[in-house]
Amino acid sequence: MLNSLPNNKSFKKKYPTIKDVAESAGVSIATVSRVLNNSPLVKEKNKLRVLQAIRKLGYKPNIFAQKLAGGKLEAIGLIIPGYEGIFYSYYAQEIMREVGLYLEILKKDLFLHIFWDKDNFNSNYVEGVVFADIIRNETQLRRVVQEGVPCVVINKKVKEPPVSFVAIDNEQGGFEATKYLIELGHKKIAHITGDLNTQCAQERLAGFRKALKKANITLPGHFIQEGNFSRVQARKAIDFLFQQKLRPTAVFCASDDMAYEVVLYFLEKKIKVPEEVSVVGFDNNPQYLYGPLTLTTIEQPLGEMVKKGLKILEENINSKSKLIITKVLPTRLIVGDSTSYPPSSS
Amino acid sequence: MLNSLPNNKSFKKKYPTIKDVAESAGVSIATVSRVLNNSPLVKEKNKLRVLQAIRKLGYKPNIFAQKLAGGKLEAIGLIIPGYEGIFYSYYAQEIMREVGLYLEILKKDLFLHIFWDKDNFNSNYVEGVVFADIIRNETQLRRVVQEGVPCVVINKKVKEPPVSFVAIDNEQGGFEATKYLIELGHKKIAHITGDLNTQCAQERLAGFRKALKKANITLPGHFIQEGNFSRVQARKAIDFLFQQKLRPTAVFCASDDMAYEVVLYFLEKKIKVPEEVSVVGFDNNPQYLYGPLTLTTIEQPLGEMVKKGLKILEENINSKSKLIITKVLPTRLIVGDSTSYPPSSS
DNA sequence: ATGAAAGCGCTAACAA
DNA sequence: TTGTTAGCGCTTTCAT
Repeated sequence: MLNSLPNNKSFKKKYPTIKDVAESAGVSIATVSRVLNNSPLVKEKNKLRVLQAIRKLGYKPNIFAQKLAGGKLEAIGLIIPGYEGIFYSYYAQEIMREVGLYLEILKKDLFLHIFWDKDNFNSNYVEGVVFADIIRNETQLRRVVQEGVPCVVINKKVKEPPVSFVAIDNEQGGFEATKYLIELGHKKIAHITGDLNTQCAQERLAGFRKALKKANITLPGHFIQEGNFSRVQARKAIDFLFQQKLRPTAVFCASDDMAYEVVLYFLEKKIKVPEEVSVVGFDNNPQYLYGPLTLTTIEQPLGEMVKKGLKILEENINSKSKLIITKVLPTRLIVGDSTSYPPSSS
Repeated sequence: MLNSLPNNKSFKKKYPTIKDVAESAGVSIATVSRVLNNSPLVKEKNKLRVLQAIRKLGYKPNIFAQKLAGGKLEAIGLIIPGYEGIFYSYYAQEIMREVGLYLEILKKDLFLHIFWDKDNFNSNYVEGVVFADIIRNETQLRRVVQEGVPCVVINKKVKEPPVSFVAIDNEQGGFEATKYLIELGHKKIAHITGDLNTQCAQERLAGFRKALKKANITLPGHFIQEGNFSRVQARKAIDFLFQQKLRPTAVFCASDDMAYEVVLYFLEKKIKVPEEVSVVGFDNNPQYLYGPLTLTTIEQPLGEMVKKGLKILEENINSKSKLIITKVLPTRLIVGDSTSYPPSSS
């Protein structure tokens, strides 16, 4: 990334332009430009003179003029929902961090658009756009796609408009988690869902149901509690659940945050985990990998998702192809201390 | 003849330009430019036609042309450390969100630069820069200041180079927290610090010491444990602390995250909070405002800090003044359920 | 190997 | 009020 000096009005001092360099070196601006762009056509002697003039004048190319004249952009846009439940989640933080990290390697700049409701993202700044999930901004996605800006969606399987995406097999994750509990012998399994506006929460719920159905287990309706990924909601849900007559012996939560809150609840109520009740989360959030009790959870490869997504975007940008690539990454069960057989009395 | 096809341009995505808008609206490009820049000189009727044409064509101004022609940018840069302990913290998340929210109001775009170690932020894209703290990137700050780009530092009192900042009186916060514990009657007070590379952690520690000194309390060295704002470290610290013979009756932690972890630790060890030991945090993190036990903590006005910082930046940009403004915001003690008198046996 | 010159899309005099 | 036009600094033909 070349650095140049700002062309602000506030900036009084006059900075040398390519013309000054040309004059000083006794060549034309075209030759200077060639030197700047590493053209092999410049005679070694002239090249040296130009380089000397550049150093002498402290010349820095004006990046805006470069871009205007056809140079490439070096920035990627990341559009992420600003809604509290999502923005503060481990998922969102990890996505931002990974994108930032990877772009650092690619030597590109990151243009972050935190999305509330207005569709005012200016795609002129960027060569390509990464959408972190699509929630209440289908219009925005459609517009960017329609503008012909290369883009890729992360964490959502999008059918319309046609667009590349990299997502995670959340249904499989939900299925595996539930299946594991069933195999341990649990028959009374509750589920605290994520925000059902999100596709991943819906899919995790679907996986939960599928596993139960396959095992021919029917559950009372209140065993499915709607959460929103947040701990507050998880606490409400688990509290309600354990005030009913019929209590589950296992709880599958759609996020580790919620699972952890549930574990805390049990700790407070002196309900033993996993002896009396098993808990499974989702995320493999590193925050819960230590301490006296590690969560049984579902690992979802967020970093890989970001890297794959950016790779697709890169190819799209470089080849100028409009090829649509979609990937669904598998999840993996991680067994921790929060699950075991159901109490024998059950 | 295929060989002579213009290479790049023919494949380049073609955006509508100001010229297309002008034609479509039946006015000159100057009039379109005036509309774009909110000039009051345009007749209402023409303004509407232009706006309509813009919408119809999906026109977005080319920022590079704008900038080259001496126009205004509508974006600011946010530079934030990518180091895990800091990036994932409530502090960093809140800063990002608040900046995003406020810029949405100002109708500006956000360039996010997640900082690891290399100094490659390109200030050309932005009108101004917000630094979220300065940790291992003094060089970067110095460069941006020297380039004459308006900037403001958040959450750190910077002496060199001369630059505007808005920070928080962390020493006062640490002092208040400790003083409160002392007033409750505690004499054996431990402190788990934040990452001592950060100024705020240093200041909170200084405040802690000051309060003790003022009350003529001397403590064993191991009562100050170095943490790094993370829960992992907090657990290690509190575990070590409570394996010693001499135990504190109160613990002041440099963040709510750490304080919460400490509370959990006590919960697990069946040590009653606040009956047997009091805990004070720092942040007033909304995550810990519910549940069976609310934390006593120090509120730091992060949102206000961001707003004030951006306001200073705005003024700097608009007035083109180089005035340096510094602000230190006060903290406030929030009393929750995690503190009370020390046990009488003490 | 080099230079002249035509844009790139926009802003802001200056004219009308 | 509006339009015309001269740059902004650079890249890239095209001619030499």
